[in-house]
Amino acid sequence: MGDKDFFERVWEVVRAIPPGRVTTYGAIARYLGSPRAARLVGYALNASHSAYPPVPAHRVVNRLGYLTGKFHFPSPTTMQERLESEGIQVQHDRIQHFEAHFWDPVAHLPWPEVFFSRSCTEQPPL
DNA sequence: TTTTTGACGATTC
DNA sequence: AGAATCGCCAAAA
Repeated sequence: MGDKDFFERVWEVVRAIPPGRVTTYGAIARYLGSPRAARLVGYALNASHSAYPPVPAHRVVNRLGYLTGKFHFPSPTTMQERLESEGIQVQHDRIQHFEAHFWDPVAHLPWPEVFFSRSCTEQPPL
């Protein structure tokens, strides 16, 4: 599976977050099999600005629901605006009803080896 | 090759 | 309970 580096895999997971839902740095790290690499997830998102397809980085917050990455967007209010446009309420840099909006890649995504494999049709079985 | 760097999270004080 | 400290680890310098 691994012709993609850690950063690109983070981006893939973030792209899979449904609009109106959010997840955390730590949850993504756990899904990727590196439960201690939460900081790296943030570092990866920092490098996602020019990535294509676009990475909806505003849907990633810290484990308490705070918008800790807001200063890395075009404007400090961009992150909140994007979340609110998806129906998520934010007050004082914190997501309201965080539990209700939380989306856990571990629970909703297929096993990483499957998720990161290319389409079955062009993936010759080893 | 070694050092620096964080958009975290847990642990400790 | 809130603040400070510590470990983490891939990427870039």
